[in-house]
Amino acid sequence: MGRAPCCDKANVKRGPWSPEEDAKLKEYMEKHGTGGNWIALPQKAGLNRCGKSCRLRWLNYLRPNIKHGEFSELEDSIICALFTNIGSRWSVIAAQLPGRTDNDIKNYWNTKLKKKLMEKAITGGNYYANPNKGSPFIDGTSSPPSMAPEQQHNLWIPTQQVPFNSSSSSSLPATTLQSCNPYLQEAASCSPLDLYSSLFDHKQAPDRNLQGFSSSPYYENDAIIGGNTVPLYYNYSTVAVPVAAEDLGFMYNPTTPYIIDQSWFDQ
DNA sequence: AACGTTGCCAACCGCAGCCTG
DNA sequence: CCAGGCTGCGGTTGGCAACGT
Repeated sequence: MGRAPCCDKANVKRGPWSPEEDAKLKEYMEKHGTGGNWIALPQKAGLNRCGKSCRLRWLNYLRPNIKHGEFSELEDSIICALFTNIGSRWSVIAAQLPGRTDNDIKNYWNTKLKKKLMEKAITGGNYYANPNKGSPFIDGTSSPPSMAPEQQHNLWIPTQQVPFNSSSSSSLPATTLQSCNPYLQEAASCSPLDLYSSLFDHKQAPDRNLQGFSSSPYYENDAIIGGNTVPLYYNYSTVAVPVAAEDLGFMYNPTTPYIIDQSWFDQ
C-alpha cells in the first residue's frame, strides 16, 4: 500500500493561480499564518487548492520581499560559488540570496547561468588559468602573491585552495567550507564528481583533456589532466576551475591559499 | 501567415526526513 | 520503537511566448 495522497487531486483546482486566489491566500496568511498546518489551510482560507500548492504559491510568489527579475553579477557569482561547493542544494543557495527563492535560482541556473558558464569555459577559455592571458594574480605578477590574511579580507569573495576528494560518495567537511566561504552559514557537503560533471562536462570540452581522478591516496585530492596529476581548485569568485597541467605548474603551492582577482576571469 | 522549435518559468510530483502520538 | 502524517526539497513537466524558417 502506498502513501495516502495529501489531498483529493480530482477535486482540487490545479494549474495557474488567479488573482482572486492569490488575494485570498495572501489575506489569510497575513492574518493567520499557516497555523502550522498547510494541509488544513486551503479549507480555512476558502481555497479549492492542495495545501502543497498553497505553500508553493506563498513561498515562491506571494510572501513579502520576494525579488523578481534580473540577477546581478554578484548574485551570479554567489550562485556559481555555492553550486561549486554544495551542488544543487537550491534552498541553501537561496538562503544566501535575500529575496530569491530556491525555485527561481534553480530555474535561472538551468536555463541561463549554466549555459553562460559553459560558453565561457568552452569557447572563450577564460575560466581556466593560462599565463598567456596575463597574470591571474591581483598584484599583476606571474607568481602567487604573498598576502597577509588581513589583506585577504579586503576581497569581496576570497578564493582559496580547498582539496577535492576523489570519491563521489565522500564530502568535504562542513567546517572547511564554512571557514572558506563567508556566504555559507550552515553545514554543507558536496560531491566533487557531481560538481565537475555538471559544470564542466568533459565530453563537451574535450580540449581540456580531463582523464579522470587519481585513486592514489597521496594524490586523492588531485585530478589527472593531460596525463599529469594536478591539484584542483575551488574558486569562490567564479567556478571550480580545472586547469591544464602546464598552466598550473607555476601557481601550485600546496601550502598557500591563492587569491585571484575576479576581473582576471572576465578578460 | 502558418507552422515548428526553443526558451522560460510557474507549478506539480514524489521522495526523504522530521515530528508526534 | 514504530507508524503515519506533514513539510521541505529537488527534479521534472506543461504551457505560453518568442523566435526562426
